[in-house]
Amino acid sequence: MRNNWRKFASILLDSSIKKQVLLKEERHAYILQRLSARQKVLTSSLSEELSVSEDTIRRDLKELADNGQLRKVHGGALPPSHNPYAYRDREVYALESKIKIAEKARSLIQDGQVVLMDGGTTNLELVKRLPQDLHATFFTNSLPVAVQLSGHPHIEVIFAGGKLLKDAQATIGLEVVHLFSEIRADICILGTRSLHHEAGITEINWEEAQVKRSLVQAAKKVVALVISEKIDTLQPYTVCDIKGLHTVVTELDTTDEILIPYKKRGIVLI
Amino acid sequence: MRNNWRKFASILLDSSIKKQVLLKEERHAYILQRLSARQKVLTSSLSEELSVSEDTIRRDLKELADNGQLRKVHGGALPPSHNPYAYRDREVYALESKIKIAEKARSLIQDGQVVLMDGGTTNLELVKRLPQDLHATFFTNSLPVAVQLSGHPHIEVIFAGGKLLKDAQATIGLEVVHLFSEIRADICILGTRSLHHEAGITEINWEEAQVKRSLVQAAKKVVALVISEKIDTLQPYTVCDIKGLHTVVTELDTTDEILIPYKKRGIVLI
DNA sequence: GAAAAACTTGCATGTTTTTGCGGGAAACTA
DNA sequence: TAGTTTCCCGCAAAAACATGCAAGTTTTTC
Repeated sequence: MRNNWRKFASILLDSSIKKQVLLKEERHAYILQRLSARQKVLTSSLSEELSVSEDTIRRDLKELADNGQLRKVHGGALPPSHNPYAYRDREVYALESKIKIAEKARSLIQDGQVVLMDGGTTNLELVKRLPQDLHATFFTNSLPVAVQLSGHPHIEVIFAGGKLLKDAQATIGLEVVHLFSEIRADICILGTRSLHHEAGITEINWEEAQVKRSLVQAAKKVVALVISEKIDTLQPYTVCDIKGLHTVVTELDTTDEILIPYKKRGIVLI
Repeated sequence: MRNNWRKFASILLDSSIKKQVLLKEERHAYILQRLSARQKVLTSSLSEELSVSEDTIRRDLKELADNGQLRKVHGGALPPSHNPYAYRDREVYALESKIKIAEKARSLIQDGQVVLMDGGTTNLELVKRLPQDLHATFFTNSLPVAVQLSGHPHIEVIFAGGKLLKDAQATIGLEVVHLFSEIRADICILGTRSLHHEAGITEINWEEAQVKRSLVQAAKKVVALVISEKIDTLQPYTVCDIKGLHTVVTELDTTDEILIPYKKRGIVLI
């Protein structure tokens, strides 16, 4: 008899490990996230990833399409044609590399941290991929980053106000610099236009450089996300000295030749 | 009999908890805690964990949902509408009316003006329809409004920084209020949730009300965009006294009966 | 302190939603 | 054009749901 109890209790215990039952809404969220990250989804892959039949996926896609959240095509789905956010509509240059970088950089952000983040498509890809259960506080001056973060349940977002630089969809100016001068963050993640093994991070726009400099100064740890083709290029205005740089994330293997000078300077490569 | 096993098993499991029967309130607390920890709860799991029937769990979930503390879905429940796409993909309620209002309100904004604008779908519709050759300066605390405006060639945008209220996709807090306290604008355009011919504009969220109040105080002229069904409704927090209101834009004909009290008070109707 | 009222819970009932599958239509590919 | 893949439609089983009701519990009231 006692054995039976044990058995029953163990069944109950097992239930805490529960097989992964996804609610319909969760599947929908997953699909949308996947779509936003990869720009396309396949019925077949989704069926495997979510362990449901293709018919179910089709029904999901249909529902989402009816809702205007994606565009259904033969074999899968694409982002909605009329996207209210112009920034996203633009084809992202070197998206594959940026996705790779974003995936690598995910692990840098941990629970409870205060994170500074500027704009740029690489950062946006990273933000799209932050785990749903991450608890953190983000400071940013980028509109698209803020929009994306506003969808996360446990991330507090502080937006740095100021004059809006339209091309970058980010704020600049004294107000922004002032805000960052008042905080002390754990980590600062920079979408980087130019990285050089002697000059560090440089920028082409003086005002943006100004703002990024204030971000750098407010953080204990500075991380540069940069695609390889921008390594060892130079721009007029310095954002962050090479000595102030803590980590560099690229899409390359960390043993790649071009990264050697950085390794020599003690910079963490990912 | 089967039930007895269950009870017993649950005692084994919850050896730390003395009572085998949880009060309703306790169950509710447990459910909410579980939800916040895992981002989802399943009716079936909860039934096991709490050793009550699924019917009871359903009733609990329904109650919590009615209370706005979670979102009930088939199979369980999810956190209250935190999905990133809620704001932009949600079918805009009463869109037809809002478009009508936006079309009417276009003429209020003129070249060279400094305009204050808060969030809301009506304002967003207006912003979408601003003439391409308009030159103006906009102050806003709404993310979607700023994004939309950033696509406009001749409008300068100043974004009010602060803590981001995710549901509204707008910033709130002292910083925002402070910014608006320092400027003097020509016109302030409010997306309005409630308008009353005696109380004026009122809001349901205290922090949002606070921000809107600062907008009102910074402008020479206050315009309310409001769909007719929100006329003569009331919310707890006052944004703008009826005397401080200059213009009201609705989708109705200006001779409509419901607007008479406003006309009598000398408010401009459009 | 006892009767009445209100509340809570589990179960039986019938209904709705979700899901996978078969088969034929449609769309792609070569 | 032929052949494969993907889609769509209807069906059926399983799961989840709403509802009414009865039994038990708690609270109120006098």
